[in-house]
Amino acid sequence: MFDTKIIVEKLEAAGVQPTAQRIAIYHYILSEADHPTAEKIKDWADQGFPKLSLATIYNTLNVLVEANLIKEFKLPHSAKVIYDCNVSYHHHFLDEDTGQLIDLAPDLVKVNPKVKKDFMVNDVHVLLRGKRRRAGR
Amino acid sequence: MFDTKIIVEKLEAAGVQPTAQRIAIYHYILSEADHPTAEKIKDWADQGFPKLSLATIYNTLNVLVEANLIKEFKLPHSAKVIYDCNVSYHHHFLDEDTGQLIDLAPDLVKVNPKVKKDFMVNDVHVLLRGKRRRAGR
DNA sequence: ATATAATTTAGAATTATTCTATATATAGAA
DNA sequence: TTCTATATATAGAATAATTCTAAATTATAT
Repeated sequence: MFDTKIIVEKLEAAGVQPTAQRIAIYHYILSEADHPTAEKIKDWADQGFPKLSLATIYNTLNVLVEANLIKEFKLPHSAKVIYDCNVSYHHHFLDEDTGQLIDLAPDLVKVNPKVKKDFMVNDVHVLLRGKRRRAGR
Repeated sequence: MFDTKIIVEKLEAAGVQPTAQRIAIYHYILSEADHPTAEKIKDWADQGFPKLSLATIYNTLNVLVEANLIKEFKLPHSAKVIYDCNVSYHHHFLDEDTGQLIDLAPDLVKVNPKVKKDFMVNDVHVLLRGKRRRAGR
């Protein structure tokens, strides 16, 4: 889906030196991974990208966050930081059956304008939890 | 505001044995503390309730959460768990200037019913971040 | 009173992440 | 190129928040 050239361009456009490790990690986050943790990235690296150290994974994730190429956040159910390649404004649904995190469009949630009189709101994040409706349930 | 008798009744009604440590901690959370962390409770204990161990603080907090007397959650900006004596459904505003967390009434946020067709939503939590409007700013 | 169960405690263990110091790779100048 | 400066990668130590363990204390029910 993304070839290396595109990844390199995105990194460079964001002012990040495109090293082999960064290209591999960012490519993984953009194409394969779904809201990964550092641990999940380490597991993947241990398969296809040997000798990529855990320290480098953390360094790279922090570099990508600084460069606004990914976002990081924590959820109430876990101690781990979660990374998201979707850097635009959106919300999340946590599937309690699978632990999967699903992006929700920003307009699915409305913040009452009353709040805005008392507070200058810079960011809104909504976390829904529940179960997914599926056929045959 | 809350005398010991009330605290004991609340603990017992929730099926929690009202030990001296639990009474002290729950009383602190209900009356003085504002969205405290375990660390903040430890600091308070070191003043007025000596020889209350950190392990007991964590044990007690977990017992109170299990008993639905308090709620716990994590926020994106900190690794620490935050405890809330307000167990009814509500949202939060994080004051980026002071780090203070302010409760928001549940009706300040509306979840679009479209979401509910695809998902069975059990819980909604909204975190706003920003600055408080104040006179003279 | 005594036995049983629950709670408290200090300190060790755990988990996720960051830090430190060294090694390696890269970029730009000569 | 080759040299030099700077950036990046790495292993392992350090840190921070929390949980676990095993022993000591306290409470409850016989």
